[in-house]
Amino acid sequence: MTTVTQLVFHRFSRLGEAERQVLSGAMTAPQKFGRHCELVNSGGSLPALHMVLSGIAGRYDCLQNGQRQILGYFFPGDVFDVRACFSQSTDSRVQSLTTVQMATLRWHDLLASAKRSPGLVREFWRLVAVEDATTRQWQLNAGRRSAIQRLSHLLCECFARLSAVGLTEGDGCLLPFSQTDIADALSLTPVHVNRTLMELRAAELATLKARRLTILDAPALYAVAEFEPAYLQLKAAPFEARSEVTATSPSTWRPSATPA
Amino acid sequence: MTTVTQLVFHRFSRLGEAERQVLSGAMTAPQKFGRHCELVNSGGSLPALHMVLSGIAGRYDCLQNGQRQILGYFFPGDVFDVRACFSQSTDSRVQSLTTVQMATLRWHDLLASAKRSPGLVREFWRLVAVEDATTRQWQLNAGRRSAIQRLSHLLCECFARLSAVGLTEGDGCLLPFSQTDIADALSLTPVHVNRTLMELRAAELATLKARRLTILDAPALYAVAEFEPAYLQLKAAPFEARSEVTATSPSTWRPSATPA
DNA sequence: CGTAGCCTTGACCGCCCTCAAATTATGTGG
DNA sequence: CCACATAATTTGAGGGCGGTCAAGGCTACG
Repeated sequence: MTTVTQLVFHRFSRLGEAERQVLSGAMTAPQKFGRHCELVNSGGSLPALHMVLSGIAGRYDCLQNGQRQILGYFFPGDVFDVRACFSQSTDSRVQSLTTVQMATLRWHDLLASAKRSPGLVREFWRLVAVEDATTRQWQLNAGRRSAIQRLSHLLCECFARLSAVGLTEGDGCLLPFSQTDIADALSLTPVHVNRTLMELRAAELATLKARRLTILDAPALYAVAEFEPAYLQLKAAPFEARSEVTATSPSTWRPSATPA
Repeated sequence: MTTVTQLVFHRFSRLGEAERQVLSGAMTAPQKFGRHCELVNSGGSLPALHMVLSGIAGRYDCLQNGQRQILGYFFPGDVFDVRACFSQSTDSRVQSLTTVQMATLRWHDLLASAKRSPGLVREFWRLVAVEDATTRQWQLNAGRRSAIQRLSHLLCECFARLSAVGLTEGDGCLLPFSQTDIADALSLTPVHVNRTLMELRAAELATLKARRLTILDAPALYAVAEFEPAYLQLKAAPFEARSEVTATSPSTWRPSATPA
């Protein structure tokens, strides 16, 4: 449970203590899922938000021949399906890519306190805006960039997002999904992702090995990717944020540390 | 001005007369734009929605080398920037692809009447959901489908969306953007779009010539594209909708008929 | 220790890109 | 209404990035 509090702190540091309490109060206890579980059963009952607490999830859709396209990742601290609470429509699915702990936010609890907590409402809208901006970056990425640029951009983004919730250590972080999960996000084949990872390694830009990402040359990697972290609306640049974050809270837990 | 009324009728046919009046009342007079104009000057003053009345616009973003990626089209009746009114962020731009007439919806007028017109609010959320679903389709399209599938899917979508606002005639419609505009939406080169159009023509699936799209074999085209129009939330399938629409309103105007 | 999934590597191929030029619309001023 | 300039479409030849297929090695987990 301290993990949840830490996440709320990291991701919702713009909020005051009172509003963070409202948020915590609306959250259910964490649920645990294995890999490749459907996280949002679309026959769902009440509208609800979902927050990833540990592990990585992905929104995805499939073609008729079974090919999967991952439309977005969700890291710890990410809230998804904000919009589904307004529009009811769920035409895409969310899957756990690793073991995942997830909490549900009772929509009606949040609505009830919306008047008293305008900052909370604003914060959720900000998260939606970030998700949309990220989607646009992914469209740009898959559409117009080469394999090495796509991969570089994705790794930059992953590192930056994880650093925002205190899950990086120095120039590295855990990134425990498979190369197939990367391929389906970048619209490449797993084979080519593998080759491109080697290329990044050879160029001494970054390594991804044994589920651990290490940024070897951030400026060069950013340049290759044309990565401009502004769309993520982080409070600090990834590398500064990292040191600040580790100072204020020891990283006593990590994604998918102890599955069910 | 009758054009605006017709659009409100077609696109907002789920609304009652009173709510359509509210919508009309919040709209400014149409503004006219030439081709390739920026439609949303991000230094904008008050938050506002925008509705395309005639012509076609596109949300886009560019790489550093100048390559353009079109992230979505906006046809007559489409409302965009709903979300910007909540989250303030405008990190993508919208451009007219043809001559365009556009009206602005005063956000504060809509907010003021939100309580009295819950159906209107619901309708806007539905439009947002459709836009999101369409974005996901485009991600699938660009990421995992071949050139001929992408193009087929895009043409199916364009035809369906135009039929929903009464801008198709039989199995054809005006589609007055350039092959470059298609290429930038599909993440292809204009040259290859051209070749793929010929391929569609040779297969007798569809033709796009002199700014006019003609669907020659809808079932076969749907099959190639794996097009499932459900995500557009139309009230009727494109070809049925077409006949109903032309019955209730003679198509006395078309996109970019008489520019400024 | 066995098995299944993931990663790695190689050889080959094809879809789409690139570059270039010809041809055809589109639009503008005389 | 025509001459001209500009943009868009069309066509060709050639090349490369990433896909496909296949096999072998590694790791995790029971």
